Amino acid sequence: MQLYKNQKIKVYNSLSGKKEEFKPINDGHIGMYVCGPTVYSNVHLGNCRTFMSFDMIFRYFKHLGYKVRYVRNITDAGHLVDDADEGEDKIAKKARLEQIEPMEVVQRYTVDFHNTLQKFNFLPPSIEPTATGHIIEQIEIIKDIIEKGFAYEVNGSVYFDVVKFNEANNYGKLSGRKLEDMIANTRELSAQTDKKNPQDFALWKKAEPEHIMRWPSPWGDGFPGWHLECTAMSTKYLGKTFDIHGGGMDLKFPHHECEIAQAEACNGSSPVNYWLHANMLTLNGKKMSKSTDNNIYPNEIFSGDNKILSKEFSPSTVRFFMMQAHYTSILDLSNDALLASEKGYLKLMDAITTLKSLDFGSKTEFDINRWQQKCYDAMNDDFNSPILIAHLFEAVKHINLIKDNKESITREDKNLLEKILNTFVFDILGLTSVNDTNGNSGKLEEVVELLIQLRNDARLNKDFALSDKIRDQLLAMGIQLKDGKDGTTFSLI
RNA sequence: GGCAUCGUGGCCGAGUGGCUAGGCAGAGCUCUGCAAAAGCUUGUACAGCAGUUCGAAUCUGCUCGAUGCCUCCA
Repeated sequence: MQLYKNQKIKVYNSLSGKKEEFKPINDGHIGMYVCGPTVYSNVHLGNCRTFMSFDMIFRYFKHLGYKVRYVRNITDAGHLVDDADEGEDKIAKKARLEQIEPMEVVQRYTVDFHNTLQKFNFLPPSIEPTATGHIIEQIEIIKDIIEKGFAYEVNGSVYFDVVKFNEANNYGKLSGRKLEDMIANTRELSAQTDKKNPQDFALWKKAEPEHIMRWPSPWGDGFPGWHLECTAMSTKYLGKTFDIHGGGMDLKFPHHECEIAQAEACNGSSPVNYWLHANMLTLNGKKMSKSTDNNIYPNEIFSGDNKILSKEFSPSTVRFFMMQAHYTSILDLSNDALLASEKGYLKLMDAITTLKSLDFGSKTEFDINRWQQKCYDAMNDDFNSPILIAHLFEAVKHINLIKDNKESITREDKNLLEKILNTFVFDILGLTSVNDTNGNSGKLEEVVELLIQLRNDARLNKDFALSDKIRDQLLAMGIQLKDGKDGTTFSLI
C-alpha cells in the first residue's frame, strides 16, 4: 500500500485563502506546474528559495508514493525590458549588449541555472519546457481566445479583453483585486497604445523590424505575450485542469491572474485546483535589488566572495537555513542567521554519523513510531519543514543520550531510526551530508585517524604541547576533534 | 493611494483562543590534562492602543512599521 493513503495533506490555497485538504484529480497522480526562471541573467537567490520550496514539495509527494509530473518551464523569449526600451525583448537586448546571439544568452544562463540548482541538490523536474519551443501551441491558444471573443487584434498585436472577460468571469479573484478599483487607480498614460483598456494584456506582440527574436503568426511576425507560455505549456503537459500551480508571491498578479483568465476564456473552467505561493527572501531586512547593492548570488555565498557575509557557506547550509522557515513566510537572510543555521545543520549531520556507530541494548526508551508520525504530521500540515526539523532535533537528542549511555536502543529500532532519519533529512529535505558536499574520499578519514592516534600517544606521555598542536592545526583546517568517553571522533566544519 | 503577506524572547524562526516548537547565542553543572564536542539545568517573548471572552500572542477594530505587487516587463 502506498504511503499517501495514510497521510492526509493540507495545503494553503492562495485562491481560497484557506488551508484545504489536498485531493488530486486522479488518485495517486499529481500534476504540478511551477513558473521557472527567465534566463537572461544569473539565477537570483530569491528564485532559488521558491524553487527549493517546490523541490521539497515534489520530494515529499514522491516519497508518499504519488506519481508526480512536475513541470517547470524555462522562459527564454518574449519579455520586455524596463521602462525606457519600448517593445524590445529582454533577451534580445542583452544579446546586443554583449554582442552575441540571443540563444547564446539563453544557453549561458540556462547552464548557470542548472549548475546552481545542482549544487543545492535539486531533483530535476519531470519536464522542463521552453517558451520558444512552444510558439505553435501559444498561437493556437490565441486563436482560440479570439474565437471565443475575449481577444482582439490591433496592428499586428493581439490583446486580451479583460473588461469583456470580467463581465461573465471574475478577473482578480486570485489576487483579491477588483477590476473597477484597478480602472479607478489607473493613471492616464500619455503613451500611444493600441489597447482598448489599460488593463488589457498582450497575447501576441508585433515585432519591430530591428527585433531579433520573432516568429511568424497569423497576425504577422512577432513574439508571444509572457503570460501565455505558462498557459500553453501547463495545458499541453498537465491538461486543462491540473492539481497544483506554484510560483513566487510576486507572480500572483498579474501573471497568475492572467493565466487564470486565459485558461478560463479558452476552456470555461478553472485551470488549477490549488495555487501555492512561496514568499519572498529578503537580505538584511530589505528586498534584494541589484541597483542598491543589496543583492547576493548563490555562488558568492558558496565561495565567500562577497561583501555581505563573514565567511563562505555550503549549499547544504543554505538549504537547511531555508528549510527552517515555512515557505509561505518572508525569510530574511543575514550573516547571523546563516551562522546559526550552519551550527544546527552540522549538529544534525553529526548525530546521523553518530547513530551509525551506536551500540545497541535490550530496550528502546524512545517511541520511534510515534515520533515518525509526528514528522509526517508536520509535513502533512502544508509542508511545515521547520516543525519537521524541530522533531528531527528531538531524535538528535536521543541519539546523543544513547551515545552517552544514558539511554539505549535495540538493534531493530536503531536500523528503523536510521532509515527514517535518512528519509526525512536526505530524501525529503534534500540535504546532503558534509562529506558529500566536500567530495572527500575515505583517505581523509584514515589520515585523521592516524593523527588522532599520534595525539593520543602524546597525551599519554603528557606531551600536551604536541597533542594541542595536532588538535589546533587540524581545527584550523576545518577538522574538529571531539574527545568522548569512548575515544576521539572528528567532524568537518 | 489600492491590493496582498507579515510584525513573536539577545538573534533566526514555528504556533494561532486555555496544554504551548526548534536552532543559535548567554549562564550554571557533568565530562576533560586544558579546551572543544556532547549531556543535564536555566528563557516572566508575542509592534502599539482599544474591544470581544471566564480566558487572547492567537478573534475584531484602529494606529505604526516591514516586504511584495499595482497590467511596460518579471
